[in-house]
Amino acid sequence: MKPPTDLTDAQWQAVSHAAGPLLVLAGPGSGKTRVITRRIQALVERGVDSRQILAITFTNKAADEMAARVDQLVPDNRSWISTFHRFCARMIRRHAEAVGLTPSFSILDTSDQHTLMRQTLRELDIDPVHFPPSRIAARVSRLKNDLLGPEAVQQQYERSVGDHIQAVVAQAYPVYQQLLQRSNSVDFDDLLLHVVALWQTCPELRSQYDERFRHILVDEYQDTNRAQYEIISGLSVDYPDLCVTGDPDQSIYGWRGARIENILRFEREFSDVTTVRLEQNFRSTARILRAADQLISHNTLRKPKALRTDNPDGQRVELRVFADGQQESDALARMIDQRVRSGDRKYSDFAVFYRVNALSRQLELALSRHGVPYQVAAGTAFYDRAEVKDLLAYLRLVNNPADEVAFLRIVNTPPRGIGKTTLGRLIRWARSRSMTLLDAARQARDLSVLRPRAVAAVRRFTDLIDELTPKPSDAVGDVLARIIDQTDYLLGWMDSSTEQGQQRVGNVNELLTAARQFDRSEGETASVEAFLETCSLVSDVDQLDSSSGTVTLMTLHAAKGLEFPVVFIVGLEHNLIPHERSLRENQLSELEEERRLLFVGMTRAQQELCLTQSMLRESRGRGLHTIPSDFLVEMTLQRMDDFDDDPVADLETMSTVVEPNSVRRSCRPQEQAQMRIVRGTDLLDARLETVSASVELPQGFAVGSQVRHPQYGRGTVVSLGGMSKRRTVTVEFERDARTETFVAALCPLQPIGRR
DNA sequence: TCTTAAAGGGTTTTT
DNA sequence: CCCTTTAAGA
Repeated sequence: MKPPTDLTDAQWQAVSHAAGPLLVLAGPGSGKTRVITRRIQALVERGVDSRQILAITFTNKAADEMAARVDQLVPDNRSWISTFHRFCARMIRRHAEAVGLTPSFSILDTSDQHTLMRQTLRELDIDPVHFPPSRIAARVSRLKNDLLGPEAVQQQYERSVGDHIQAVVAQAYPVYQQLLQRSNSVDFDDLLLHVVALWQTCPELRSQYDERFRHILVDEYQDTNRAQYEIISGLSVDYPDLCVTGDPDQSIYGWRGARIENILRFEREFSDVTTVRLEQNFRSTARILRAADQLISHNTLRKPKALRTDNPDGQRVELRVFADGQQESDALARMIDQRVRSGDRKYSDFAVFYRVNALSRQLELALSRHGVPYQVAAGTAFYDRAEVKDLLAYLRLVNNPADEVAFLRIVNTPPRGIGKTTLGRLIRWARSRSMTLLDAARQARDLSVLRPRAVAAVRRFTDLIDELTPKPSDAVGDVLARIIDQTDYLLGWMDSSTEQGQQRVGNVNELLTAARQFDRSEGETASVEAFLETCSLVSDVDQLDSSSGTVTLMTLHAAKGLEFPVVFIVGLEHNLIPHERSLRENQLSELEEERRLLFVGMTRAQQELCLTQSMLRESRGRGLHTIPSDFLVEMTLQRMDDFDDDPVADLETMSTVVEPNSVRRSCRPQEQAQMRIVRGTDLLDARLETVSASVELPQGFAVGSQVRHPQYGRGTVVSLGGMSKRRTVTVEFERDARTETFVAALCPLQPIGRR
């Protein structure tokens, strides 16, 4: 058969591949999603029952979009298109007893996890100040991603000499799991782990689903972790018609346990693998693609890959340098505003990416100032709001009476006179009889230690919960409305005219709307359980509305899989991109993940790409002089210095093309010399020097010389970089053996050991 | 027990 | 700088 005209040969090869493991190595913008959807169509046209097809994506948004496309291509489509986590949630719901849960189990989000870990530490009498629950929880999560259970961790700990944190982790992990199990709850990691366990403990179940899902397609395979690998390979033993697509150069989740090896080893793990490479890019201009390609070529731990396109050259990729973050955001907002006003672009053409969420605030302010509408894929999402969490906790508790996190959250919210003491007694009593907190509360009368007033308060609470417990036929929206009503949840805010109060009322109503909408869209299958599942598994990106007609702001991570006509990436500075944490351990792999992250961001751009750097970056209230990102000299960029409120700098501003340097990084000074051709830099240095009240600087730093820093103490200069006034010094400090890099002329380093 | 105030501490990325 | 957590007072 010949490929249809709208598919390339390579795409067609992947689409029409008959059976057996298929690896699609797809560069950015190479039509990967199209291949997956068309492959599903091709399978069905070949006579496959669509119910035998399972497609797994990374985000709900991707899943929904894919499902919509497949629905158009395949009449009466019954294929299962879902995210890993949602798929697993459904799986566990069905086989809950096999993993020690009931079907109404709760799914804890990150903050619930922290709460439960805090509870765990409390029970173990571990000081949460020295051992922050969030940090312990993160470590536990990491272990789970690597499929290490509590027993394995304890054994491992006994064998090796660990640090204090490790000791606490080893101790807390099993207890945390017990608390989860007792609460009939799972965290995000458990969703995956329980399914892995299911495959192991119930082989007949595994083979049953292996047969049921004959054809499996996995998107973004480079970001799967070990648990996800186990789940997928467990479904591909007897029927290994497994198609994975991904791009090792876009692997950006190593920090949370993703195993890039999964995709690199695919050809070895399965026999008779067909590999298809999609290397033609249909998304970006040639210049954007070339810059991205130049950048990623600097990764050493990589299979080389050709990226090509027939697209026109387009405009140069720009680097704009600003004096500070304020001017940076202001200039972006102004540029966007002007382009839209001139009819050149519409708001939704623009996206702004940043490395850390903290950078969004300033951008948001600037955009509002210029009247530019925007949406943020934000960390402080709707579902993190206190009032939303409260109400969802009520839903959770009436749905799953064992849910301790939910119980503890709302037992005294709104305040009803159940304080710390009462609660402590109640908990101890419940523990001694191994009953749920709610059951214990119901029997509070029998608690002789409780004061009569406390008994009455507890009684009021349990009566309330009993009253709120829904019948299966109840609509979710009605259940929620009843909760809001019966708890007098809005009482304190309804008439308050404070902005905060109004906002809360607004959020509550929004949640109610979401529930009613859920009832409508799900029809018969709508249940409190399903609604809660939907709520806990939404991600930040899922909430973006591509038809909103606004500028979109998000982190580089969230940008994966998306595309925009015009992309800005802000903050190309040392310690930001690459992030300081990737530089700490001096691990090449982490640095390279940062490079991939920038690569992902750049390749989202269709027509225009602009990177920005700010000479001054304020964080935690303090402004710090920045060092340009090392990545900047790895690509061809059009540099424009942009200091708009400074007439002198404006006069001097000129653009110069900065050529990348193919020479290895040992030749830093040379690279920096080329950067220096750029005009205005020295001028800027002069400016910054007057701004900063820095001391006259001893210029005699040499590798090996001893220095003192007011904050970090004594240290040794380990390397030098940069030129002239932007010379940088890297110092390894005695304390913690930490390493920091400073701009020599602007840092408070003092040489010691010489008079 | 609840409200309010102060201090301290922490910041990557997310299903 | 912002948020959370904890401490003191009503």
